[in-house]
Amino acid sequence: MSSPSKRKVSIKDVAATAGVSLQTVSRVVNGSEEVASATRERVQAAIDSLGYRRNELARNLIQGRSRTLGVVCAGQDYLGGRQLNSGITAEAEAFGYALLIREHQPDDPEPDDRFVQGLLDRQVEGILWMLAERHTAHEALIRRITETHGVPVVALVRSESVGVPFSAFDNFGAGVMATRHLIERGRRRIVHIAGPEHAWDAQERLRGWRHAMEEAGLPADDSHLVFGNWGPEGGEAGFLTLRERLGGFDAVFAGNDHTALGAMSAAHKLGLQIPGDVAFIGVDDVKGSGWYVPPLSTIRRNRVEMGRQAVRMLARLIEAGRAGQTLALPDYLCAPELILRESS
Amino acid sequence: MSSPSKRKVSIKDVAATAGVSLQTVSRVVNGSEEVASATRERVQAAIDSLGYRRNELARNLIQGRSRTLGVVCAGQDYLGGRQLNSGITAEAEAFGYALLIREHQPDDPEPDDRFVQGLLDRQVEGILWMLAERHTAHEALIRRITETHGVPVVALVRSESVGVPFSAFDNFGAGVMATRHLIERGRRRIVHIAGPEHAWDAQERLRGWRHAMEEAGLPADDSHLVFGNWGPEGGEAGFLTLRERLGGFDAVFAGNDHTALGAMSAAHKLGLQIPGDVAFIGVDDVKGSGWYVPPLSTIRRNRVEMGRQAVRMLARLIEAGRAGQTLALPDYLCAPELILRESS
DNA sequence: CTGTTAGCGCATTCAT
DNA sequence: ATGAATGCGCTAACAG
Repeated sequence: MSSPSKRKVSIKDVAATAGVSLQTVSRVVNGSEEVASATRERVQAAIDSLGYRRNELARNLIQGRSRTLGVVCAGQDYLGGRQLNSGITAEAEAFGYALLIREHQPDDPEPDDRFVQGLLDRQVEGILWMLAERHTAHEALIRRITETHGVPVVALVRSESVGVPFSAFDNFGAGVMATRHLIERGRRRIVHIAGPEHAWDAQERLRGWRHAMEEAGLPADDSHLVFGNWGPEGGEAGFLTLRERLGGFDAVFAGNDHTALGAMSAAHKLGLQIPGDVAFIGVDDVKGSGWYVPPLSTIRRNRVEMGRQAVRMLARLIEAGRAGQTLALPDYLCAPELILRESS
Repeated sequence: MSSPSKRKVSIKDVAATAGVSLQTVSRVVNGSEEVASATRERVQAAIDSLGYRRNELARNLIQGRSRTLGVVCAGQDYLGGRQLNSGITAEAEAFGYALLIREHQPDDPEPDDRFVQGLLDRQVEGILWMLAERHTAHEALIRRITETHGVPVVALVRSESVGVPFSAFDNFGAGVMATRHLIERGRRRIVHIAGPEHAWDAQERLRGWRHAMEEAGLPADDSHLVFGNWGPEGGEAGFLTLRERLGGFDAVFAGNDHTALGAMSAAHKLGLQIPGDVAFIGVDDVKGSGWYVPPLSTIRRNRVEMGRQAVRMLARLIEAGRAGQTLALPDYLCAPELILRESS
């Protein structure tokens, strides 16, 4: 093995071996034009031979900016929860921002100030908020982050009441789209197995279902509705509950694909034909949903684009903040896309 | 709205309002015992009223440590790829480390020095390597990170040749376990639809299959094997290829659950009974696999524990490096767990 | 074009 | 038990 911990080479070392001042090295490193090409080459040679790399920490400190974004996300198994979508990482990369992650585990206490303190202490310039719970504690926390600490926040969940701009999926539109699709297919008794009651996106999809049903003059009262947990268990239980409650129905709009999967499983066990007796549609276009039995119709969202937009918005807010301005940013609403398969 | 960007309060402000020196404030903040309780309270009062929080960036700079770990992971849709598992975040949190993420997108060029430079420039103290490709470029890069830059690396994929300790799933053991299970169930013609050929874990699972087959005196030549892509498409295509090639077989060991899903779909279309005509087993225990048709037997790995172990190992290596020692760390191999369901 | 002076916010000597 | 001086690695503002 070679020497384990060789001292880091600093700008000072480069300056010494190149025989110039620190400042000149700094200029070369930052690509300033105001340096003679002769010295530039000399400095560059020293940099290369010493293997110098500038210490971003020091640079961040003096410039008063960390070039870092905080990401607050759920640590659960929900798709779109724990998963960092590549749009965020790619766009952050492009803006020169690093990403600091803070996960909220399901069994953690509700997020309070201490929860984001670690991000704030590391001087993140902005925060991407990916938690979908409808909890007033969240709203208060977000407000404190933006107002007390002056750190901009962009939400990846639609939640007007929080008062920060968002880049989110049009969950309401998705609910409408899914339900209208079933109606167009001639279905009339369409039930909804929603996500958890306290989740923003679940509520929005539910609203969409109700809207589409009512505009078609079909029943969408609470008897046609049951809440699940985003998982197959909830879908299975919900399906059985609804059967017992209503006797029968001819279509299921499931809050997401996993819920639909569980519900379809229940239908199979009851000997029902899909889509003959009951049609199904989900939301997410989860990996594998095209190979369920039968392949599941679903609503897709462009996560990459949502992520990109969120980072762009945050970057603009940070920029404005540095300039001392307050910016009213338009939200970005990601359009749902219908994926037709055999289940409906 | 309140004032958008109030100047950050520093240790200096606290010292002024409390009427003490910077040093004393520093002591209070760091919980040193050597401070009179009277002054401590005065300082604490100033801290509270001003809302002071220490700037971790400055602290990191002077201490020469960033309290940050780099995470290099795949930006793909593979389960276990993009997903940061909560074991990592939880344990990092416990050690006081922040996580800096660097994703490798499938269409990115092979990782070179520039790929990890961003992490290194931000002075990460260690790197968690989650890329599973068997590429010599990776090995060379990892070696340069540890040797040239003196930054320890722990892999989350078993890959002895790289020469860094790992905390990984026992993919070989999983292959053996899955295959033996099928054999015990009386299956004899057991084919394997593997992951991509260049993936470490795919190769290990394949080896496990071959080992179990040969120890039972069953055929495990290349005609019983086909490579997939970790997705249902690969499973479907692989199943059809094997049918055409062999005529028939009575069990499929799929490289992962999604592959199994695609293969089961192909079997359904051919009118085969599962598990009557063909049994199936996968690996991953993906969300939903318990509701596939039929529910899929699979091998589970404890991701949380793997993550915890990896961070612990890295922390120890960092500690040793600071003390100038070289540490030979035992690897951690996560034991596979058989999940029995109806497909086998 | 280049060097000097200063300081980001904090912790680590050493004094007292 | 407290304070003063020093410096981490770098850049901003000014000189020359």
